[in-house]
Amino acid sequence: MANTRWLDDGEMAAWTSFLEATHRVFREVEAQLRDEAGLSHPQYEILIKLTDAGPDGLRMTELATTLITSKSGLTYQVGQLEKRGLVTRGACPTDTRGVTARITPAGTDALRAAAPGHVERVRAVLIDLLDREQLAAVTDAMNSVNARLREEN
Amino acid sequence: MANTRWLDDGEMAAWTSFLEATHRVFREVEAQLRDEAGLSHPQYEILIKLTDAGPDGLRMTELATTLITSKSGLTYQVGQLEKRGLVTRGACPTDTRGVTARITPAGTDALRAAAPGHVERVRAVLIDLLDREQLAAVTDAMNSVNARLREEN
DNA sequence: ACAGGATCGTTCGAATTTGAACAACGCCGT
DNA sequence: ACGGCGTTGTTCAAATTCGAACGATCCTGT
Repeated sequence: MANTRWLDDGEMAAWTSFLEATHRVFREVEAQLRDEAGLSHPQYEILIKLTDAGPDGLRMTELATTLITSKSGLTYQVGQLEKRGLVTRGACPTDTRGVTARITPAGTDALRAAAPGHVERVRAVLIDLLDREQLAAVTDAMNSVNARLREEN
Repeated sequence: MANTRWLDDGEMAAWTSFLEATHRVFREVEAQLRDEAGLSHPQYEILIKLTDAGPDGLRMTELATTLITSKSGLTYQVGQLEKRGLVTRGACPTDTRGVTARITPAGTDALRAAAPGHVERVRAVLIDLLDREQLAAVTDAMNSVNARLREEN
């Protein structure tokens, strides 16, 4: 085992500030969605992805992959959304094993109702706190991370 | 209700890249800690904060505040760590209601054992994926967010 | 055609998380 | 001294999370 390359001050500052910010941001965003829209953040993300996917919907595994969540967790949350009539589950045309999730009109309505408050909070806890340069720098850095981590899998 | 200020393309890119990156990063970090150190990320963070706090320890509320977690969640996790002998709970000298958490020698050992693998993974999923400028930019942006959100509370 | 291995989505049990409610205590002005 | 109010930490029920195991299905090479 090679010697550990400990984090220097700058690297540690990056990690700790990232940690604190993510905790704060998600805590706020999740509270807003729960209190004002009755949705959890995972549920909101599912509805967004299914909206983007259009009428063909998405397979469970595709959803789990793009949302970067566990398959079992996704099964649970899609089940919750289906109970409320916001999502439907259907057979996949090309694979007997497959399950295709689609958003329903009620799901679209729920998302439309939730979106303004959500966006407002996202602005309040992140977007509006950064100027254009900072925003671009964050996007650039996060894209670098995502590009690299997507490969690893 | 004023018109919603929707996110433009750049703002949306910032939010979605941030979302994806945080999911990926924490998923990796949590998996590493669980698999290689038998600690959850919240537990690791508690041990770090208690180490930094020194022999006087920290009050539960201070811990919850700096970790940006719920009080009940903290009670649970400190309980888990106490069961394993990594942390002790003691009365607070200046407040009868208070509970002071302190790290034990065993806790220090556990942290020392977990740290190398943790740091390595943090490098692999974030720090080493960014150059100096990106790292500085992330730190700057996250600090802006944290400074503002700390006030709100 | 078919065996072997990979993939799909769900189920299961255990662990964790949250806010609300709660009892106990500190603090303040009068 | 004392009443009112905020704070402290825990408990509770309910919801959520995860990985592992599972049966079912797909796919590949032969």
